[in-house]
Amino acid sequence: MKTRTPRERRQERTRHDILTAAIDIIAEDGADQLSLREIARRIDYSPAALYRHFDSKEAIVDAVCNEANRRLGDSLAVVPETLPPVEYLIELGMAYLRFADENPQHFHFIATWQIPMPPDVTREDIEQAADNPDDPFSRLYRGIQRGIDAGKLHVRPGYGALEMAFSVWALAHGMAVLQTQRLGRMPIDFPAANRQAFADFITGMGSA
Amino acid sequence: MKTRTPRERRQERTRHDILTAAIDIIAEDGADQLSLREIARRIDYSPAALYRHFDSKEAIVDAVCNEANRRLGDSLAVVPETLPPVEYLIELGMAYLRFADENPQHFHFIATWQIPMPPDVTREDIEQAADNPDDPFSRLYRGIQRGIDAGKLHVRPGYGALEMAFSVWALAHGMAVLQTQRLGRMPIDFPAANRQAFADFITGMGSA
DNA sequence: TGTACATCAGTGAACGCGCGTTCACTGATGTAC
DNA sequence: TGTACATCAGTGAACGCGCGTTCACTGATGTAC
Repeated sequence: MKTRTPRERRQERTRHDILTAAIDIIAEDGADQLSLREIARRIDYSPAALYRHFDSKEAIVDAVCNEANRRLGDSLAVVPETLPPVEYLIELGMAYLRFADENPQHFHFIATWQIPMPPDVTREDIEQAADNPDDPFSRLYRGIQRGIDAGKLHVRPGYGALEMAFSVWALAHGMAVLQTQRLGRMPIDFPAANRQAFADFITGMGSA
Repeated sequence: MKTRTPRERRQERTRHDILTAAIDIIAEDGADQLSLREIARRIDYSPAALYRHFDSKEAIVDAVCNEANRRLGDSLAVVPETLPPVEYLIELGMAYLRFADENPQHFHFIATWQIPMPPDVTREDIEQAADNPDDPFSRLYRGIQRGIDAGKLHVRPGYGALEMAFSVWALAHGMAVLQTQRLGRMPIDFPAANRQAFADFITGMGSA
């Protein structure tokens, strides 16, 4: 195993600074304010310097997307997979909302640029990819499967695990969007109401 | 009642052309491509001409938001309020999805700029505003109220009509976002699956 | 260890671009008599 | 109805701006002998 040279360590640190600055900009000013020049200003480099680390603005955006996805994965990882399936799904949804609440602009970035879901795939691809322990969607998909296996969610013709996973994601995502826009501006206790809604939804999927 | 002069009619027509062009741009190229200059190009005017009709780009964006909201209202209006409450709510959700499906970029514009919901209000404001027959959110709110009155939706502590309305809107909105991004790229029959999800959700709200 | 050379992260100036907005103007449409 | 004047929708050129990207460069860090 090769130990990193000082040059490589510096390179890594700068790369990290660039992404951190990008994420800060998104968090503070919104995703549409993200520009190479603003990143350069924040880390006190010339704009051209960024091209030593990334090929283009697009490459930076991609890297930030991956980072955001990783953070979302971390937020979801705190929910123990040992919970009974119904509780697990509710807590998973709440963890998604907490992520959106604590990283609102960051969530907005994910929501705007790339919903963390499989892109363009077949049913088999998804089932195989569901093994990936950290991928956010896979986590949900496995939770749904456990619920079906435990007899808590009823599969019906044309409405199986994949459809259920999309529906639950839709509910969580919609809640996150509304909550992010309205939190504190509406006379609603969002966490409590959203928890109830998740419970109603998952109950409904079991009793049809 | 004064009849419009030719000048006024021309003024109106140009105003209409500007908004139509703006909506076309959003529909074809996305909300972030909307610019005064592109509008001017489409209607074959000079950019400066737009200032005879709107004070600023912001004023045009506002006008487009209103227009988009009006269109959404029209899409929801096709669902007869005479339907039984549960069916009504399901059909209202499906109408929202149809709107998003048929006007994807337009929906994206609404979703990006301004979710069609009361902004910053008290519970009383909303209940009073719920009389407005055409407002999208009011329509949903009245549907929920009917469901409660008919005993089909169970009010629980901290989870009343307003919370239910937000939850249903969240589900519909999340579905619309996911569907818009994934339609035709995932092995899912979205309309059927979404209808089932609405049914499960509303059933769940009634049986807790 | 000391010296000569190679690497390459970061610089600073410049490019062309599309943007929103302003300004003095023109010329067809509308009005007063 | 005809003429003289007023209105004002639309023009075209220009403004300053921030953007992504390119380029020849410099100078500290790293390497070979």
